[in-house]
Amino acid sequence: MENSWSWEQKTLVSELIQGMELTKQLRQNLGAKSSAETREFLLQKILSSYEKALLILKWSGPMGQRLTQSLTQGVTSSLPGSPISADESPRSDDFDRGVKDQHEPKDLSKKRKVLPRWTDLVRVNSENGLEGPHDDGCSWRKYGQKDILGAKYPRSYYRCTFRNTQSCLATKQVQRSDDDPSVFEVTYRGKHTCSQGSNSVQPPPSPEKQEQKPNNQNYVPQLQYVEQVSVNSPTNLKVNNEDLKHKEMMAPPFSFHSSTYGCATGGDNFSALVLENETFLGSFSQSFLSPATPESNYYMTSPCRMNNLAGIHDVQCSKSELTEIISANTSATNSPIPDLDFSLDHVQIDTNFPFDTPGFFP
DNA sequence: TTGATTTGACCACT
DNA sequence: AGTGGTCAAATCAA
Repeated sequence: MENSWSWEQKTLVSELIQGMELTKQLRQNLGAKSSAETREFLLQKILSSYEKALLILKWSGPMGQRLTQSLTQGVTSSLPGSPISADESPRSDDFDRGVKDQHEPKDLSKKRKVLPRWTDLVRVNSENGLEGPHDDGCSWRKYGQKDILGAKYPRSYYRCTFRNTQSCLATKQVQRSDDDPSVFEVTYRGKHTCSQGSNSVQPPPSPEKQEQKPNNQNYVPQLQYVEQVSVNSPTNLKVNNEDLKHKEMMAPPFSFHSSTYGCATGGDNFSALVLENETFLGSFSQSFLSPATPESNYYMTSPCRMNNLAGIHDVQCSKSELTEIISANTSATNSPIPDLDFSLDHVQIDTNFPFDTPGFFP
C-alpha cells in the first residue's frame, strides 16, 4: 500500500461517494417531475456503484479470498462470468500455485516449473498480415506445441531465449483464437529477468510466423491481467468487446487518472482499454466517461486493477515494469489516450466520514 | 556448424 | 485417467 490508501480503498471510497451522490440526485428527482426512466437510470447506477464497492471489498480481502468465490456468490450474481474463468488460461490458481511454490520449492529438476506464474493474456490481432506490434522485448524460443482439448488450434509454448544464459524464466503461450483465427491469445508467464527484457527489437516475422513468434508491443512481464489488443485499430489498445464482454462485465468499469487511482506505484498511465460497446458503458458512472466523446468510449484502468480482477493482488507491481507495459503498449501508435481524469476532487466528501478508521477497510 | 523448430514422450496436476 | 506443460532428440534452416 502506498501512501495512506491503496488503490482499492480509493476506488471503494469513490464508489461509495458516487453512490451517495447518485442517491442525492435520485432524491431530487423524486421531488421533481422527472421521468420514470431517469429515476430508473439513477437507481441502476446507484446499484452499480454499490455493487462495485462490494466487489472491491471482496477483492481486497485476504489472499485466500478467491475471486472465483466472489464471482459465484452474493453480489456478483448479476455479473455473469469472470475475467478469469471466461478465459481458458490459468490464472488465479496459477497464482496460488506460484505463491505456494515460492514458499515451498520443490524439485527444480522436475518438468513442472516452480517459478511463480503471473499469467498475462494478450490478444493480438494480426489481420491484414500486420506484424503485431507485439514486442515484449525478449527473444523467445519455442519449446513445445500441444493440441488443446476443445481448441481448434494447437498451443505453442515459448521460453525466453536467455533462459540458460541469464536464467530468465519467462515463458509464454500462444494460441490462435477459435472464434477469430486472426486473433492470437498470448499468455505470459513468469518474470523476465534477462537484460534484454525490454530493449531488444525483433525483426518482423512473416505473417505465418506470427503465430509462432507474436512480435512486439505487449511486454507484460508478470502482471496478471486479461487484455485484448487489436493491432489494427486506431489505437493498439482497443478492446474487442465481443470476446471480452463477459469478462468486462466483471471488470468494474472504473476509469481514472492513474495519478489518483494508479496502482501502488502511481504516476504512470498504465494501460487503456477501449470499449466498443457503448451499452456496456451505459451503466457506468458518468464520472468515468466524457459525455463529450460518446463515440470514443475510452476508459482506463490499471493493470494493478486488472491484477485484482484476475484474482491476484498487486504482489508484483513495480513502477518500472508498469512503465514498460505502457511504453510498449503505446509505442505502436501515437493514438492519444484520453486522460479521463477522475479524482476524489470531483465529488464531495463528507469529512466526518471515518474512511481512514482502522478496520473500515478489510 | 550452430541455433531454432518440431514432435513424441514424460511428468505433474486435477 | 485425462489433460496440459515440459523435456530432449531429431530435424531444419541460415
